[in-house]
Amino acid sequence: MASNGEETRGSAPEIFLKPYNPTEAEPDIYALWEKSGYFNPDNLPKEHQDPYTIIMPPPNANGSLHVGHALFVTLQDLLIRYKRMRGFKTLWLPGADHAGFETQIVFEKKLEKEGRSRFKMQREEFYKETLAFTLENKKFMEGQLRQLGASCDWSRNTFTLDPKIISTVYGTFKKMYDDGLIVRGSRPVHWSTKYQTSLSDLETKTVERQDPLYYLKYGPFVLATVRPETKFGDTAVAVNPRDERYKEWVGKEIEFEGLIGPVKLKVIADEYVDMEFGTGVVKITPAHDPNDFAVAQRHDLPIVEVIDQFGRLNEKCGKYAGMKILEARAATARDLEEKGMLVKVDENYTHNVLVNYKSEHDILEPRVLPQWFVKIKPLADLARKAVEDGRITFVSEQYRKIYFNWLDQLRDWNISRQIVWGIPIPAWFCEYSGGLDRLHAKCSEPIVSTEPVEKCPHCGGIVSRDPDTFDTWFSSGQWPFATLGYPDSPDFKAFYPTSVMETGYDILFFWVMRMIMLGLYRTGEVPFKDVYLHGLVRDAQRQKMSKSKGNVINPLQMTETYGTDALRMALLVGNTPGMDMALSEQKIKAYKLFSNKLWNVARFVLESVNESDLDAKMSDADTALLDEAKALAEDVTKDMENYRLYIAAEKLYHFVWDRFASEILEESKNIFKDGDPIREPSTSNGAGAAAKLSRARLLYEILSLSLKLIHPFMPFVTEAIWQKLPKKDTDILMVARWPVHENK
RNA sequence: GCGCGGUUAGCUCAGUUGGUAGAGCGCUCGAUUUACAUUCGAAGGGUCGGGGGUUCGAAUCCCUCACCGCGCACCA
Repeated sequence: MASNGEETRGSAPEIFLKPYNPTEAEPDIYALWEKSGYFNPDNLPKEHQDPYTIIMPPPNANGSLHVGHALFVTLQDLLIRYKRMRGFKTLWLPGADHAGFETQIVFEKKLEKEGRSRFKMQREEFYKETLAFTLENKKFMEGQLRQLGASCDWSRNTFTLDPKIISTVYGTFKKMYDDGLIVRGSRPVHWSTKYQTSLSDLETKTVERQDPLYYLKYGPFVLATVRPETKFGDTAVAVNPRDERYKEWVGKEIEFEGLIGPVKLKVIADEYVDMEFGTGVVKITPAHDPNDFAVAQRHDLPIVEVIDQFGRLNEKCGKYAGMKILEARAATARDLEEKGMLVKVDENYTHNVLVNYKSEHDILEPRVLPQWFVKIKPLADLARKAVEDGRITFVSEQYRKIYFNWLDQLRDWNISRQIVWGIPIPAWFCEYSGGLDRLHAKCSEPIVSTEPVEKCPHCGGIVSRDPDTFDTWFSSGQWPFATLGYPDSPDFKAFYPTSVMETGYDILFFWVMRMIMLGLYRTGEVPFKDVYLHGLVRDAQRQKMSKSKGNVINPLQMTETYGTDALRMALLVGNTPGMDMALSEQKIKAYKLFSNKLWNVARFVLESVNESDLDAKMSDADTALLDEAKALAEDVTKDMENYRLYIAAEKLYHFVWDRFASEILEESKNIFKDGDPIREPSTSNGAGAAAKLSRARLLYEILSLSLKLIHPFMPFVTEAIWQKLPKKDTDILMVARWPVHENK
């Protein structure tokens, strides 16, 4: 200890004797916040008037949180904490998604491992088990969200299967049906023979495959096809109307001996046929090809189904009945060759096939089935307009264009799923719709109702409920207004439209676009004003993370090793909106050093400062330094307002480390060391003592300012330090006032 | 085929309204045992993908080409 009075300086709290240990500190800090009640906007001090709302994209409750979840938690928590400190009435509404089809796949895999199958289970039994599985995951996940520091309002936590959500979804479905926006119709859908359900256009992926292209003799023609096994479902042969080679045949019928008997097919002309491809002749199989279906509609052709729901040829296929698709393909090809009807085979033909987006091995079979479809055009028009006129803004401009481009190409949306795990569709069918329609024409109409239907309203006959469930995205597309209790809840009035939708660009079409369409349709208002889309988190070499590559970064493990703050900073710095980012453990480690730096800065400052110093008069030089810090605050505020979050994070990092710690603090050591007694300014060279007091105050002011600015980025360590400050404007840093006040 | 990005230091990326090229990590050299399970200082490293244009001035705006990536749609 120095002998000149220095021993009286400072009183660093005991905790500062140890290095900062995030793992130890974080749970207590989170408990402190949660206990304060300030996650709930209703508990915030009265001056928090203007609403600021983020609806959390509900994570799928079918697994653990991955680094993508950590990213959205970090970004949204950052925005919420910032706005909360700026005095907004902030609501961040958390939730969990039952995630229909995706969860069912996960759960079915689990059953498979146990040697069980959903097809051997009762519907209710399967539902009950899936629900238990989901709720368990949900609980686990909520703990993980807390671990990441999410300052969301748990009192408003919502599950996608909550009664209030289902009721809203039913209301929307009914309204859409009454408005003619929902139709029941037999149209081509993508059928998964593996999972026994149809999927929407979006839930598909194309993969390139190499398959033989068979050139078959069809009477006078030769035509090319990849699928000879579907020939039993042919209802025409088509050529291009401008094709001189086949002109004479158009409108006529061809007859020839097929594999299972005589075949008679009409020859039609349609622009769909590409003269350059193959021989310029196409067989039309409306039941098993969406393009052929469209042709059939134009030419009024019959639709003959020859493949069943399990991917087997049906009774119309003679001796091939019961064979699986590939089996039948080989068999028909062989038999055609034997009969001299196979002209040649192009073995190296590559084309794209549609597969299940969750499982590449699940090739989707086009089938024509009665399903519920959403007429997309009127909704797409609403959605387009809202972005065109600026009611909705994309933070990264490029997505605006992608969004428009996509809206232009939209097709009607199949929302029926033949799975158990989901919200049942509130529709009933009259059992007599088939037989007695002469008496009751209206009986053939579906009955859509938000309440259970006991009997047919037209004939009083027996009704059966549609066994299908909704596409999850149909209900999650209503999430913003459904969670806020549209239309009567005070929450809806207080917090809708929400401020920003922050989510991954990979679900722009699945989710964001549907929320815009359905939100506008149901409430007449946009569901959110800004759309902030983040990219994928990749590994240090920009590879996609995957279990098989072994390059997955587990966010929860990272928070345990380096602290949540370190993970958060690593996810923020250098992360441009809309772009993929690279993340490495090393980067996280680097920000662990930063939280340590901040801790030690605080330690030094608190050891150098007495509470009584904090009213000291500051010298001009020190005032200038404080002004510099204030200028930084202004700068960072601008960045925050413009969603330049990555820049704000970096600026704070540099200020604290390079300017505050490396320069101002180092320089202060000299000031404090000049031998002038600090506590007795009158006895000695008063100027030196005054300089010390001024400097002490300065350090404290900059520390306090820095903590406020950094808090939204690194909430835990800043709060931990704040709790040790001798003098502060609020007990809890989370609700301290942001140091820049001017009106935006 | 239609659409959208990207190309800047060894690696990963910033670069706001056009004004002398930046960060992190890594590498090299030196200092220090401290508020810092270290830290501090210094150095090196880039014809900003190629070409053309606008401008007093272009990584930035325009045109064009090349390569990489993504989305959508596809010919049986």
